[in-house]
Amino acid sequence: DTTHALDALSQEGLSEEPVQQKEAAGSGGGTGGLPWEVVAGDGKKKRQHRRKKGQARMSSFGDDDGTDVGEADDDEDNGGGVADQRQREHPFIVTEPGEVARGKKNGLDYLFHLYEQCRDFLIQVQSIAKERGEKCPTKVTNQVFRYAKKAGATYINKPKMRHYVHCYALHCLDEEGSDALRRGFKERGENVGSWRQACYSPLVAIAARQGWDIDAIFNAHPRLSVWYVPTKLRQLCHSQRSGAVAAVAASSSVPGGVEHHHHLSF
Amino acid sequence: DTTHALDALSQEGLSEEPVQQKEAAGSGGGTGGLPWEVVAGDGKKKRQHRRKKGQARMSSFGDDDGTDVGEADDDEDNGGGVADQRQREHPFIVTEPGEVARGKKNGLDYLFHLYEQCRDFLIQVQSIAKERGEKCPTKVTNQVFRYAKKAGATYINKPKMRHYVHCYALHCLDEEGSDALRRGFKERGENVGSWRQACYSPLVAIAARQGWDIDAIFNAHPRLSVWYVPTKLRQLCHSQRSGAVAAVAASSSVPGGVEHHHHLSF
DNA sequence: AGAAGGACCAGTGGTCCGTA
DNA sequence: AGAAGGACCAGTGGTCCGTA
Repeated sequence: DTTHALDALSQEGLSEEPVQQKEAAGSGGGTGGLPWEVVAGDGKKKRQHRRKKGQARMSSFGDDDGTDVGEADDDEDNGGGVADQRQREHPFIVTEPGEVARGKKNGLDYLFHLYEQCRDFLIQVQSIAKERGEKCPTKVTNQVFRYAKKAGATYINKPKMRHYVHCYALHCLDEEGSDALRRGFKERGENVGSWRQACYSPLVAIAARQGWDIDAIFNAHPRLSVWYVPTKLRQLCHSQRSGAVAAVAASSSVPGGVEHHHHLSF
Repeated sequence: DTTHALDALSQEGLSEEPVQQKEAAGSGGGTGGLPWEVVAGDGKKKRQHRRKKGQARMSSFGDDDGTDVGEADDDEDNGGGVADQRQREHPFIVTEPGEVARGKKNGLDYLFHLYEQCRDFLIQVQSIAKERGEKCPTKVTNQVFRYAKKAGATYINKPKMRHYVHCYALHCLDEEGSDALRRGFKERGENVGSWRQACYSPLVAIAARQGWDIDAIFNAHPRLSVWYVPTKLRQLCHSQRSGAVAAVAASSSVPGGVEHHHHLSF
């Protein structure tokens, strides 16, 4: 009756209840339900089931099978011609609070909703672990991402969630400030990347006010505590505290690092 | 100035202050200082520096160099004839509280002292991590074992520490019970393995009294909280709670497991 | 035989970089 | 160009099993 601890959650009532947090979130939305949940059945909601054919048709072996059919182009639900390649999520754009992204885009309320979904998946993983007497994760781990995928939330993945954690942190810790930032960046027509960069600075300011302990700040917040503090945010807090702003600011992991930094105006 | 997070603690004032918790512990000993610390300079203390020659002489390349010299046999401090093979620690025997093991043996006070040393090493690793703004471990991790080794505590290693964690847990949570168990097993001339096995049952009883949450029990205790709950202890608590004693009791990881079990008399 | 610990291994946190 | 995410990689937790 004791199984491998890490297969823990494999088939656990997943198949039939894919996402099910039908209205679990209930945070920022102006509408009663959240837009991407309301439209169930008419497209948007089933984004993750669209596929595109390609080289990966399993055992077809040979590109002469002329699977260049369709691409069925771009309408949201293409029922027939089931191809195999998973479609990527639409890119995010900067939206104001309550605004639904139009066209092939996703908005930031939807982004933040994904964080809440992940937390809900974690809670499920935890309760399964507890009832099995296995070790119980306190954070959104690989195991949770795997669980989410099996539960049908194929649009959730680790690199994406880690990429925007600090943006979600700002949303949690200072919703007003976060909202204002969104409006500003939308107005100026900035892209998601620069909005994302801009989220660091107000967080560092918050940390400064609270003794620089960014881990404590994350852990003190119930929705945020399930996320690992992003490396770069930790580094920014550290170098700010040390007063050594200029040198390392906004570099990732190694001085002179990778990501473009806009202003070090904090 | 930002280095790899995981090399975190490499050369950090290690070379010159090898172990330094000269009398940090101060728990059970009847004597003023702990025996293995008092004898500094006359043998016992330098156990970890004894070596035995063998195949591994680095670049000698070829066994014709006749390094069968000495073995210098068995006196504690062999100064000359530096050979390369590290000597193993003496095996543990069941000792009563305060009793020093005689001959080529180590006693249980010494075992428990190692757990306290590890915790001290963790605390050092944590303070280095904090001052560098890196993530800060809350448990005795690989990183801590590596640090301990570099600090000269070569007699500390992960498999050994993990093996006896639950014994240390009993010592922390019910010192009187632990002491009584030690006396009983010593009296009956039991070996360390059976004493170790016998430590599970009283722990499960403690867990039972406290709602079966073994993680909470570990975390509530300051010295114990830095140790991971051993898999088998977790499983025992779980199966006890489920009332399914007989089936899985004292098996490790997989039903019908590896370790011999003596009595399931809890 | 009983025991200490080097060394392995599956799954982790972290994120790069080939892809669309 | 900007962005999403498959897939890789170094170091982890866990402990087996060749060794003494």
